[in-house]
Formats: sequence, structure tokens, C-alpha cells
Amino acid sequence: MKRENTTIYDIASEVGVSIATVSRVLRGETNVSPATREKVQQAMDRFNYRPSSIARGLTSKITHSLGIILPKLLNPHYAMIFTGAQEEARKLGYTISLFPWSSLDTNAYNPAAMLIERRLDGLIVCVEYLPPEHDERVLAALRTLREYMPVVLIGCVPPWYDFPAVANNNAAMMRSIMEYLTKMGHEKIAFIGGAQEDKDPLCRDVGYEEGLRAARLPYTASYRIYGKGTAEAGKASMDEMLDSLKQEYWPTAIIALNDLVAMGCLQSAREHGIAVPEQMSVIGCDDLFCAPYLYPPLTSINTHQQRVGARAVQLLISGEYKQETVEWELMERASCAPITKKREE
Amino acid sequence: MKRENTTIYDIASEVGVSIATVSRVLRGETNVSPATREKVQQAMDRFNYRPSSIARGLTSKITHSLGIILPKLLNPHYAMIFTGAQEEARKLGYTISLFPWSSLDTNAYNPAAMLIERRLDGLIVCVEYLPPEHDERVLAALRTLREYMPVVLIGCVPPWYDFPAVANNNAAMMRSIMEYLTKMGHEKIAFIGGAQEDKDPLCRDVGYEEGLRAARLPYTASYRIYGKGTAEAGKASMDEMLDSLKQEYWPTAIIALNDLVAMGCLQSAREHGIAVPEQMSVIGCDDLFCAPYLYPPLTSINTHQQRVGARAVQLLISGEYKQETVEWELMERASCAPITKKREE
DNA sequence: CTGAAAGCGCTTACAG
DNA sequence: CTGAAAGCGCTTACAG
Repeated sequence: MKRENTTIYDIASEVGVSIATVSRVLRGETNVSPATREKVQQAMDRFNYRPSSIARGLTSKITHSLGIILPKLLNPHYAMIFTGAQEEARKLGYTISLFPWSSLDTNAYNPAAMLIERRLDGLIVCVEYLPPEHDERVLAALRTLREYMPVVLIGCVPPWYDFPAVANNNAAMMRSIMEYLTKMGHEKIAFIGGAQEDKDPLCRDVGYEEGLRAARLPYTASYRIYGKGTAEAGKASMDEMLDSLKQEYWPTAIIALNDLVAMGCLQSAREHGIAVPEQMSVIGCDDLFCAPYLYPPLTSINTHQQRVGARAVQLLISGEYKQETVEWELMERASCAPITKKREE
Repeated sequence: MKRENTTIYDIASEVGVSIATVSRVLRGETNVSPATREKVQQAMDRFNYRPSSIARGLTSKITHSLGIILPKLLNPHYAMIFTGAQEEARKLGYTISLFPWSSLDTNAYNPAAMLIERRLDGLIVCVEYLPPEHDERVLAALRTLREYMPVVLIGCVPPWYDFPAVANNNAAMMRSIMEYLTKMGHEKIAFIGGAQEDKDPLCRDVGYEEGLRAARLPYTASYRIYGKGTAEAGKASMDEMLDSLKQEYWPTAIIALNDLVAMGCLQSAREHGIAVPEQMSVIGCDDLFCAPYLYPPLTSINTHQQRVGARAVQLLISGEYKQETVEWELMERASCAPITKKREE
């Protein structure tokens, strides 16, 4: 079944040259006479020769393989990052493997061992906001990993992380969402999901508060619900908020951490008999494939995550030290609308 | 930045033994005296030694790396497969890389080159139904690849593909869907999406027709719409079917190729003023994360794709030649209901 | 139980 | 322009 691979020796002896010469045409060096190059090339084709990337990696120290660590792949948000990274890597002749988030867990026994043994040419890590004590640990793990291979970060990367990064500017994004909503007349705007992350100038909470200030609106603690980025959590948070407030204090607009949370909010609104967007606007983030097919079609923010993945690969391979920020785009659909009449009418 | 890796030589000279001995404790061989094993082990820990999987691969011929080819990752259906495969691979000490579907395109110049050069220990390919001329070509590509590494197939694998496989038994699944629907009184049942694939005894069309026969229902060609597995295609197909039929001939139940198509159908129904499930039932397949959050929550089939991915990895590594079939589970939600009253009332 | 030697399939200086 | 030699960091027989 498994065929014996032909090697550089086979080609060399076939053509009657040294393996050094074969290696030269393999690597596309110019200092080979056209005649021998041609003969070698033909022999390679004839034998269907494929150089072993393993052997090449051992001698040249470059393996043409990258790693990527994502919190999870089942949220399409991360699948987009992975796809973008994979496609770019392939274009550049690299292979990319997914490693679990637990690879960063410095509590486990040698979680990163596999990562290091692979002699990767680089590693992309998608960072999320974490409770502070975790935060320190992850940063320590990243610094260790960096001793072995270049690391670039993506996602929610606070500016004080001393790594090249393609970061989401969540603060700016939030500000523009707030502007979008306040211009439509909303004043009671809730923000659901995510951790309290207000030390980072790029975080959503900062943008949320700035948006409130810009519109001269009060910060209402009951409208800021922390929680995980899942649909279940979104639904639970929203349920709890609504049930704990008299109707007249219900928000007229909901900003969800992401589309998953937004899905949960939509569900909750439905169960509470609230019409979206007539009585309540909902906006998500990530622009998942299902956003246009929810009811009502969900207004969301497209953050071009495929581009993020691709860009991270470029930074990794070029070795540039840059901290970039991501553009985004508002995808207006039917889940947000101006306030026309009071809900309590 | 990039640290010099310590090698087996460093450990050997530190402890004062030969590299063969270090290699022995590295590989966990038993024929090493407890005393030297201990000393070597400690030196390894002290130096934070990580063996190069590249060098090990070169000598042992086993690279502990697998490949997987998926049509696309953005449909969470494939992300589930990938996740299942990745987790199982990791448990077994393997790394897994994603390769694009184009790797099988024998028209392109050497598309599989990268695959072969990597000296993978095995390859998983997720197969879809394809137009016949394509089919032959893919099969040829798979056979070539198999000369270089073990290959196991997943997805829609016709039984005459001579590969180990974890296949969906779509025919059986369709039969049970048909039973589910006919028992609820549906007689006008449309099936939207997918290619005409009726040569494969495991295909959906076979199950659809058997289901019709079992309920002594006619095969209505207008109720079988071929098309791609996307939400857009689902919507377009459904629109076209509804617009081309007098209302009294509209189906009372829709079987969608997958949840994506179902999302499109739900949308189309909404735009046509059809209430789901009161006037029309819709059932999807794959049980994507968003299914419970659609409106109405979508009844779907969970095909346990993570298990499929994991199982494929096991077959690959164990080298068993098996063609297995996948279990599925009906996830009843609100999009299907018994016929209670005529729609035309 | 341990070591010396060869070899995996390449690349990399170094000569010529 | 081309080749001989060493080396990458391991594993694998083979001796002892």
C-alpha cells in the first residue's frame, strides 16, 4: 500500500549528477547549467518525485508548518478565522494545524509540549478577555511559547500585550453602534454579554460608556449584563433583566456581545411578547451566516475575520512586529429600527 | 528570540551516557536500568528537553501528523467533523492539518503535492455527491493519494468506493423522516436540495422514494427540487416551487437537504405568508447550533458529526479496513406538526 | 543493560 | 557550474 518514496539519491543516480545538484534545482537555485537543470527536472517528473518536507525541515530548520490556537471552532466566527489563515498559509506554502486552547493551560502537565516538539515556524493565538488571574497565566504561557517560535495574537488583544497582533478595536466599534442606536432615538440601551474588561482601552465597555456620554445618557448598571458569549447565556441574561425590571424600564435597544448572544435575546424577546424591532431593537456582532435568516433578520457587525486570519499569517511569516486593528462594517437588516412610538402606549 | 533547542546529545553528555540510551528512555523502552533512566529523565526535565518530532519522523517514518480534506469549514457541519477529528487526533498524539478540497483537483498542476510532501500518516477525505464526470476524477485522485498514505472517507460514500469509510446512511435517515412526516398525516411532501444521486443505495433520493412507497403516496416530480446545500439555494428553490404551483398543490411538508437549506425555506415560507408549522412543516438536517433559535425552532436530525470525525481518525490510525455507518437522532422542535386542518380552509 | 555505527533525506558551506 | 563531505536530531539494528 504505502509506496517507497523516491529520494534525491534516486534522481541523482538516474541523471548521473550529485545530490547537491539535484538539491539545487529543487530549491530553484540559478547556478545550474540549463542542460543539467533540464535533465534533472525531467527525471523528477518521470519519477514523480516529491521532496520530503520532513527532511527539508530537519536540515533547513524551517518546517513550513504553522499552528493556531482558537477557543473553539464551532462558533463560525472562529471557523472564519481558521479558513482565512488556512488559505493564506497554503498560498505561501505553509500548512496549518489547529491546537486546542488547553495548550496554553500552564496548570496542566506540559500542555504546550506537542506545540514545541512540532518545531512550528510560527503560532497564531486567538485571545479572549479572561478573568484577571487567568490573564496573567495566559500571558506567561505566551511568553514561554515565544521563546520557541514567533507568536502573533488576534482577537481581543489589550495594547499592553507585547506581541504583534491583529486586534479588534471593540471600543471604536461600540461607539459607532451606540451612535447608530442613539441617532434612531434609543435612550435605554442595554449591553449583554462579555466579561468586565474595562482596563483595556480597546474593550467594548469603554466604547459603551463613551457612547452613553456622547449622547448625554446615564449609565444604568441594570442595563449592563455580563455573561458568556453563547445563545443560552444571552437568553438567560435577557430573561433575568426583563423579569427584574418594570416594563416601563425595559430597554428599547439591545447590543449583544455577538450573534450567538443576539439569538438568545431574540428568543427571550419573543417569549416575553416583545416585537422586534417595533418595540425593541437588537444588534449582534460577527455577522454569522445565519444572521440574515433569523427572525427578524439580524442587524450585525461584520468584522472580516477571514481577513484577520490571513493577516495574522502574513505577520507571522514576514516577521513584522506590528499591532494592527481590524475594520468592521455595519450590516443593516431588520432587527433595528428607530423609535417611533412609546412602547407603553 | 528563537532559542536553540537542546538535543539528545546535550542530554547524553550531561548524564554521561550514549544517545542510544537517551533515546531509549525517550521512547519508554523497558531495557534501561532504573538508575540511569532516572538520571536521564531528570536531565531532560532540567533542560526542558523536547524531542524534535521532525527528526523522529525522518528516522521512524512516522510523522504523527494527519490531514483532512473538507469541502468547506464555514458550514458548522464541517467544523464539527474537524473538531471531532482534531480532539481524537490529539488524544492519540497526532496533529491534524486542514487541506482544501482543491487538493483533489487532478486538473490543476500537482494539487496534491503539498499533501504528499508532508509525509502524512494518513488522510481523511469528506466526500460529497458530485456530478458523475467529477465523481470519476475524484475517485482517481483518491486512489493516487492512497499510494502514499492511508485514506479514510467520510460523508456521502457510495458502497462501491473501495475505501474504509464512516458513511452517512442517508437513505435510512430519509426513510425515517418520511415515516415521521407521513405519520403526522402529511401526504404532499417536498424534498429540497442536493444532487440527483440515485445510483447510490445510501442516498437520500432512495430513502425518499421508499418512504413515499411505504405510505402509498405518488412520486411528484415537482416536489423534488435539486440544488445546492446553501440557504440562498434553499430559498430560491422553494420560491420557485411555490410560485410555479397553484396553492392547493403546495406541499404541506418540506424536507430540506440540511439546516442551511431549511433556513432558506423558512424564509421563503415567511415571505409567502405561510405559517410554519400550522400550514407547512419544515425539517432540516445536521442540527446546527442555530436550529433551536430559528423561528420557529427547527426540527432537525443530529448526525453526530464530531463522532464521525473522531471515528475516522481511529480507523486511520488503527489501519482497520471497515465501512461503517452513522447513527442519527431526531431533534424534535417546533417546525413540524401534524396536519390538523386543510390549509385552504 | 549499554554503546558505536549507520542511516533517514535532505541542505549547507566549502572546494574546485 | 558541480561535487564531496558534514551535519540536522533522531531511531534502528547490531554487538557486547
